[in-house]
Amino acid sequence: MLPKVFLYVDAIARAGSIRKAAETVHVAASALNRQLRELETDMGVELFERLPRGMRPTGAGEMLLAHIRQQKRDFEQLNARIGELRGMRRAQIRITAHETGTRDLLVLYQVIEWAERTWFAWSMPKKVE
Amino acid sequence: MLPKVFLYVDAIARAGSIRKAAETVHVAASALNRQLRELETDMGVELFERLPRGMRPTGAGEMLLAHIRQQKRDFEQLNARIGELRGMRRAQIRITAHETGTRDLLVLYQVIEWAERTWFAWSMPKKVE
DNA sequence: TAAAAATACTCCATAGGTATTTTAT
DNA sequence: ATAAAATACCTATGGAGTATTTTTA
Repeated sequence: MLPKVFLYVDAIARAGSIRKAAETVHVAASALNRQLRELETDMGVELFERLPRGMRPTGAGEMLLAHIRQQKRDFEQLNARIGELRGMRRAQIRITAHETGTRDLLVLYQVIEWAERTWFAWSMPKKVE
Repeated sequence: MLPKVFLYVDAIARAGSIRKAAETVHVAASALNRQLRELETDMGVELFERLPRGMRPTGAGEMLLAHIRQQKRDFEQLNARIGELRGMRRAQIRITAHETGTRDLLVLYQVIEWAERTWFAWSMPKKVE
């Protein structure tokens, strides 16, 4: 989930040129070039030196690259953590009663009994709102 | 430089509903809704609970929000650092000579003299490559 | 001078807008 | 019953492709 221009910047740095990076990301070199130039304009700084055989990151470029790679790692880690959380997701049921008479309690106990049979775990309901 | 869907997620969490968030980001509510649903599909997890009066982040949603806000701070910091770097940027000139005869040295000295008059600072040239 | 970058122009995909239906308490 | 989310359908903007020119050591 990085902005695509960040993926392009990373690819350009790795490949050493826009043309080679274009092959690795399967996007036309002119598109990579345009995206990069727009980013440089937005940030107000040159991110790569233009050499006759390719591109080399400037100081600012190196900083941005470090940022991009860190972000990528962070997002992967986030997804991993969310994956774990998904495993231990639990069902939630809600029982409301306008008057808490005996009949309501009876229904509640039946529901709990059923829930215990149906699922492995049962935890105390949390009042929502 | 966050993906726009991240801006939307943040806005929805802050506003408490898609409709209100739509006003703050000046984009139609249907667009925010679509972007969010696509993100949820991609990540394979619900990011918000749908309540009759709005949206409340789920556990995964909270995690993502923390990530988004951290990213935003990181990028701002990066820009600040690049801003500093821009202040102390210095010009680079390159002088090449095929034969280092007296004449070449003379030209070199003249260039240095001019450079010292023209700029505030002068530092020893660094051989590039 | 040779390679790669940059540009001009065109086309298409994806983001956004409007109107309507569905959902949830 | 009501407010908000979700969807269907249409429009527009921004990203991508091809061909060509410009740049740089």
